[in-house]
Amino acid sequence: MSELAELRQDSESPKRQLVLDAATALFMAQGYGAVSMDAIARAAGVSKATLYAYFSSKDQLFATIIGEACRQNIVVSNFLPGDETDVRASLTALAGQTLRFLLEERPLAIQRVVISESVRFPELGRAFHDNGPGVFRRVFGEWLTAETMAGRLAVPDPAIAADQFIGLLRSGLYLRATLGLTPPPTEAEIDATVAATVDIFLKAYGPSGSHATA
Amino acid sequence: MSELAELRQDSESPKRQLVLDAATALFMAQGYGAVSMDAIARAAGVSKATLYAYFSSKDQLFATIIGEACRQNIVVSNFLPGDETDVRASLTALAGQTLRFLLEERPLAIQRVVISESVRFPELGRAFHDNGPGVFRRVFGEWLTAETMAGRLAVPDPAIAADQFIGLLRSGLYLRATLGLTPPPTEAEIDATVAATVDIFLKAYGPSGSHATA
DNA sequence: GTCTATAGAAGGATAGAC
DNA sequence: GTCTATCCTTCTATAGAC
Repeated sequence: MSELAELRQDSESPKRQLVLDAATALFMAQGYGAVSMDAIARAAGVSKATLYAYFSSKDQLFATIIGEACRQNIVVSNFLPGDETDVRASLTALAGQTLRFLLEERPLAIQRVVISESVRFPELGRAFHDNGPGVFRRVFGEWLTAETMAGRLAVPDPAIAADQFIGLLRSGLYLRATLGLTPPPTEAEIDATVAATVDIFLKAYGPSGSHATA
Repeated sequence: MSELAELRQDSESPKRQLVLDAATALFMAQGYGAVSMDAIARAAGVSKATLYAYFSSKDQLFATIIGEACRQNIVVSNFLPGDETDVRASLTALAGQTLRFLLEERPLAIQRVVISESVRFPELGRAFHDNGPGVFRRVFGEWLTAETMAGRLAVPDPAIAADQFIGLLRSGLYLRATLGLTPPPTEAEIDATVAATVDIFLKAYGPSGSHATA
C-alpha cells in the first residue's frame, strides 16, 4: 500500500495541477503567443509567483504541457482485431475510429499548436510525430504484414501503405477541420470518407479479385 | 501611356512595398505573435510612424499579407495536359509538380501560419482553402471527369478522388516537413511518394485491366 | 511624407511580507 | 508555500519636429 505513494510523481501538488489544467486549456485554444502568464495564473486561481514556483519560464511550461499532450495523443493503442478475418470490416472499424479521433477537438488543437510552434520548439514536432503518426505507421504496418502473410491482403510495402491510409483519412474533411472551416463535419460525411478510404485501399491492396464496392 | 499610371494600384509607394516585403518574410518565418512592429520597421528600413501611415494596425497588416499570399498560393494553374493520352504520365507529372510545390518553403510557411492563426483570423482559413485545395479539387476534378468520359479512367466521384489524391501526396514526407522534422526530403523520396500515389490511384481508378506497376 | 522620441499598456519574471 | 506589489522589458500606437 505504501508503495503506491512512492510510485506517484513528485508533482502531486494540487496547485501545480491547477496551473497545468488551466495552461493546457489556454495553450490549446489560443496557442503560445496569445496566452500570457497573467492569464494562466488568473484562470488557475493562483498568483503568478506560485506559478513560477513550479515552472521556471513560459517556454518550459509550454514545452512540458504540449510534450506531455503529444505523448498521450495515441490513436491506435486499442486496435487489436485479433482473430478477425473480415479485412474490410477491420479496416472500416480502424478508419472510423481513427478519423473520429483525429477530428476531436483536442487532437485537432494539439496538431495546430505543434505545427505552429514547431519552429520555435523543434522537439515538439518530433514528439508529436513519434507518438502519433509514427506509432500508427508501426502498429498498422505490422498488422498489414500479418494480413499479407495470411493471404488476406497483398501489401508490398507496409510503411508506405500505412502512410497512405493516414493520408487518405486526412484529406478533405480533416483538412477543412484543421483550417477551422465551418460547418463541422457531419457523421454522414465521416462515414463517407471512411468508406471511400477503405474502398481505394482494398482496390489497391486487396487480394486479387476482391474489388468489391460499397 | 498616361493610362498606365491610372491602372496601377494606389499602393505603388516604394516604402509601402518595403514594408510588405519585410513583414511577409518575418510573418512567414516566425508567425504572428513572435513578430513586432519594431522588427518589421527595422527590417524594412523605415520608421514605425511610416509603417503606421500605410497600415492601420498589426492585425490589418498581417491579414493583408497572409490573405494575399493565399490568393497567390495556386498550385495547379499551369496543369494543362491537353492532348496527352498517357494517363499515368499525366498523373505522374501532376503529382510531382504538386508535391514539389507543397514542399517549398513558402507554401509550407503559409500553411503553418494559416493553421496557427485560423482561430484568430477565420477568414484566412477560408482564403487558404478556397485558393489552394479548393482550386485543386475543382480543376483536377474536371480533368478526372473528362478522362472518365474519354474512357481512360473510371472515377465515380471526381471530388472525392481529387481529395484522395491530395491526401496521398500529403502523407508521410509532407507531414514530416510540416512538423519541421529533419532531414528534409530527398528527391528520391519525393519520386517514391509520387510513384506510390500514382500506383494506388490507378489501381483504384484506372480502367479495368490497367493495373500496371512501377 | 518621413523621422525621432515617447506615451501608455501589457508582458515575463521576481522581491519581500506573511 | 502562497500572495501582493512591483521591476524591467517590450509592445502597439502616436505626437510633433523637419
